[in-house]
Amino acid sequence: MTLKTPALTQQLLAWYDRHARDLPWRVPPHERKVGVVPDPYRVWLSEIMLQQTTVAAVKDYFTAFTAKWPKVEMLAEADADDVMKAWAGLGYYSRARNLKACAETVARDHGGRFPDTEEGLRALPGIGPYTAAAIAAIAFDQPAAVVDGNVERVMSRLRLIETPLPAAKPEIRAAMGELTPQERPGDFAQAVMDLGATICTPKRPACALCPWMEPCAARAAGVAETLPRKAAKTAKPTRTGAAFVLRRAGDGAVALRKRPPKGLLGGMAEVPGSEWAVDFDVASAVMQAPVAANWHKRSGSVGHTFTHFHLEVTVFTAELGAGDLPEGWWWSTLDALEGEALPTVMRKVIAHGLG
DNA sequence: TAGCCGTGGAC
DNA sequence: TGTCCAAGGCT
Repeated sequence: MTLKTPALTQQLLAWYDRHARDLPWRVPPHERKVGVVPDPYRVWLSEIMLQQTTVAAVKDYFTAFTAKWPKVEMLAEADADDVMKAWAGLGYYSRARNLKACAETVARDHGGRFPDTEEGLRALPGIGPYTAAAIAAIAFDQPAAVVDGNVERVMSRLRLIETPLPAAKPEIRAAMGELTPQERPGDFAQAVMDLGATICTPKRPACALCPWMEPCAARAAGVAETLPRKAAKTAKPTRTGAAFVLRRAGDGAVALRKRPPKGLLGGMAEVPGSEWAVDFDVASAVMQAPVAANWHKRSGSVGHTFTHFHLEVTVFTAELGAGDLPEGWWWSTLDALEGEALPTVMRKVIAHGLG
């Protein structure tokens, strides 16, 4: 049997036909209607990059990745360190490790083709409930209920769901499922996300421009901007630590090492440093210097905020005239630094040390 | 299940 | 300046 497409769904698809955002990874609705199908590899890559990350931040990375690795087999065969270097600055670095692992699995176990079902996609590393549904709907026309932060906001307003997140998730998923059509499920999912990104925004939603203004229960009740409700967040503690910018006499190259493969900034490059702790003693920081040298403390400090704590780093600098670096460390010339797998906090630290 | 896991832009 | 938060996943 064929389910009747709800009128609400048709209204939003009509809006999407006129107002879809033009994005590098998207096949626009007018092209899909004449038979153009999206490349599942590009859909997957964009969805991984877009996890908790803004469209503006993703665009250049997506362009660089698809230029360097146009097919999933090429990414599967790429050097893991090259992938981390290309991802540097985008954040959530476990995504890059899982990206590589997923590409290898698809190439080795699936003949280079992504699974076309939610269940099959969900089994791959880095693909959770949202991403599996998004790829299934957008790349394979499966009527999956795609639920991301935009959808949570739009549905909680449209249906006046006042249960706080995350307890409201099942209710929201059901609401999205009831509206998701058999035809154009991928366009519908992207339509709801575009609506959330451009009209049904977290603050000051542009209800007057919304194709769902009339049926929106939250707007009728005058509470649209207060939804979705969320549980209170815990405060971020401040950790402190020391970092050591060791420079090679002559050319000024900087000593780098690699962080452990998992955890915070896992697998990325760093300058040597102390632990980051709430009770860190800056006065004795130089005692933890990685090598004996004439260390100088730079004035001020480097501040950086992670997901769950603030960081204040005191930077020390020294010059090394002779002697080998510890095992696994390397010198990076000033020209080479830009291409290293350095997370943003480390680029700040190095800039402070060089300044 | 709630904590861990980055970054930059908007306000 | 501080807070929020953006196409979440993993453990």
